[in-house]
Amino acid sequence: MSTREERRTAAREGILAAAHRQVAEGGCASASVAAVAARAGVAAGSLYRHFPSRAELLAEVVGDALRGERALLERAAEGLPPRAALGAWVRTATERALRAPELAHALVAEPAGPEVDAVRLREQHGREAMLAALLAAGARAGSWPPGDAGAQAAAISGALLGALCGPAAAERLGAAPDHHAEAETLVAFVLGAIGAR
Amino acid sequence: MSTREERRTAAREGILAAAHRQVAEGGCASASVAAVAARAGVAAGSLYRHFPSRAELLAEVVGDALRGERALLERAAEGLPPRAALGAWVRTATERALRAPELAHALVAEPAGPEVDAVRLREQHGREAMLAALLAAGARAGSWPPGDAGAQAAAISGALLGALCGPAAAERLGAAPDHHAEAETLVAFVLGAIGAR
DNA sequence: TCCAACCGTGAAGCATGATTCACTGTTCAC
DNA sequence: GTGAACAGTGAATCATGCTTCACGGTTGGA
Repeated sequence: MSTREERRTAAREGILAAAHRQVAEGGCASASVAAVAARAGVAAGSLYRHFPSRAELLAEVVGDALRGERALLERAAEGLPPRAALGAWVRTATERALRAPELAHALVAEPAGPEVDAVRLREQHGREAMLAALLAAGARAGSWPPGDAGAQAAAISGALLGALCGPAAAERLGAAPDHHAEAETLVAFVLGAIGAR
Repeated sequence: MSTREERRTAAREGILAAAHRQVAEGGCASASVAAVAARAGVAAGSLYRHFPSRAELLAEVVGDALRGERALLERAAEGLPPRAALGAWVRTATERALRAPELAHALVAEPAGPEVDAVRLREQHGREAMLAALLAAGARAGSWPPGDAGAQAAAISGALLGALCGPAAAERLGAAPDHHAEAETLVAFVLGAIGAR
């Protein structure tokens, strides 16, 4: 038998999971209170026992997912020499985004209110800082010429966002279902852009 | 005295101009029928004498603006040798976007319904084709190594979109109000990415 | 001058979707 | 065993914003 606290937590997690699935399939816009509640198998009103508003629920979903992605990227680059680390970083990010394009778009680009925006901004800073550290380390090691790591990180981050999560990403994916080739193209693009030859 | 036809056209243009201003300042989302009508100095219902729906009005506003931007880019690169042409293209796109970030975001990224999406897709193809032609010409002239011009154009276009129109663009603009430096950074980034040294 | 078409109006209608709330059944500390 | 707190319900309420429409003033050809 579970305690009241455990059941409460389980219900909350169930709603979070349902909201995550809904966002992954149809974007933030599709994650109406009614849709999420139906998916979680509860009534609309019940959401408000666990979250103060739809906006807070969405922000928690997006934040959890972005933190997960960041951890994945950290693990992918961990322990590798600079060039390989940067390659792994770009490759992982690309393949993750191509594998779940709707989710990628929902997580970083789709407008979803100020609460979600705040979470995104924080995570984006985290991602860019990770990338800037990677770039600085490579420059110190002589893997590529030194440069403004912060600006480069912003440009690379922007490039990946644009290429993977922009409005045309879904279309490009349909036309070129070869995720691996797309990833290698972007790796080469990024290495070229920072002068690694 | 103006004819009935002239007055009708003038009213239509007035509404289009008002909608454009509203989108430029507050994005597509802010361009409600009521807001646009108020700006144009007419009643809400009057919009429907000139446009079948809000979606069609928005699509026309976005289409006109994107066509204008494309013409500007064409003129900026016209007649220059490949490297300078590519530089001018990127520089112009960057400075235009930084000068009006809200408008840039609204024109290419902000969700605004299927009618607007269709217009965007058409224009985006036009932009990428222009860029691909530029890249192919430069490769033929030996300004940089040959490559898949289409894929490179998509990556560059994506990079600019991400760097300039993404969710963080407004913030970056605030932090670094030096449009010129930002533009040169992106020009160098792009030239490096295609291997022009 | 006259009238039929036209244009503009803005309040009402309608659709969508978030949020609230009175009510019910369940649980747990005593 | 009992009752107070709790969790769930779903219909009603509220907010927003697009679209329609019946009305009245204006225009321009006959």
